[in-house]
Amino acid sequence: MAFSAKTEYGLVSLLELAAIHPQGGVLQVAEIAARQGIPDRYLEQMLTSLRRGQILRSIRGPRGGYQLARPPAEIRIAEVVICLEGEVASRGTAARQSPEFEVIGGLEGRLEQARQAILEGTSLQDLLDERDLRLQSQVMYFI
Amino acid sequence: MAFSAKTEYGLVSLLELAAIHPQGGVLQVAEIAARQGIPDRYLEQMLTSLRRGQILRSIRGPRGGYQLARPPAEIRIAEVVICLEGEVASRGTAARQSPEFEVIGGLEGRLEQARQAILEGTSLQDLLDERDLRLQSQVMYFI
DNA sequence: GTATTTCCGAGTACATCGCTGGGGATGCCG
DNA sequence: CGGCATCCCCAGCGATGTACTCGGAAATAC
Repeated sequence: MAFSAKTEYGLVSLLELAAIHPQGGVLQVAEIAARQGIPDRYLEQMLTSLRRGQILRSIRGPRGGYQLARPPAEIRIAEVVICLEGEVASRGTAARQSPEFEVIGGLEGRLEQARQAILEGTSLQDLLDERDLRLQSQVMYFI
Repeated sequence: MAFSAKTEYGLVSLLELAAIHPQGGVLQVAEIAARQGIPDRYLEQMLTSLRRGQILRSIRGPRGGYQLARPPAEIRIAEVVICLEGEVASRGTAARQSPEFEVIGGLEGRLEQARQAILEGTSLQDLLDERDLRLQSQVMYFI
């Protein structure tokens, strides 16, 4: 898959929180984990990363939980992915210094650029809209 | 990096072979490995994969080696990458069945599609041309 | 003050990656 | 025909990362 489990878990959690954001909604780790079938002690770590990355805010104590730090339209997926993927510093060995390796490096750059363009061009709101659309067409089948 | 070492090594080897393809050129594993600074016993495995994938042909015995099975313009990089990445059967766990996971899956699909489009749209000849351009501009500096 | 929740860091099982090595099959060359 | 060069196949190995699990400390509502 294109994303690690970490990234997927973080993104679905953000979707859950975005869905109730207009009501200033708060959800607890255990609640999200149960709804999505994710191990809760693991999900905890992703939400912590997202809080450190200023994407979530946390409330401690009973009736605590997590909420979005900003409206969904102002959260770009690129930012979220970087936050969750963990900034693997200077990923990979420095490319070998031959014309052939440089050409391959150029191709890799173009791939990375295309990916980044999509992630930059997508906001949490976009994904939320997509989810609502999906939910509506599911409801249609009940009629 | 966007590619594994395996994929990078395979691609630079193909570039070397493509450069001498018009002369029906043959290179030995050890020769490519020495030129590119790659462990030869490891490179052997990549070239074997490429042979199994009908991208290379091999010649055994003294004065043997590897050569392209087809002209560089007829070798798409997508094909090469699939061959080297190893066909990880049904990669990743089946996505969880919730609207949120489905939306994330859709995003992953779009990312994969963009990547595939670039890899399909690039031939070995394209990369070779890029290398030659790079080589020429290097020569310019000697004047 | 107690129950609830987040916070922090460590530990673990498993897989994958990059690489090494041993021998076997094939085929040229003298 | 013997010897050597080269590819062929498969097995193993250390380091790293991934997907969790766990123990307990800090904050806070009631």
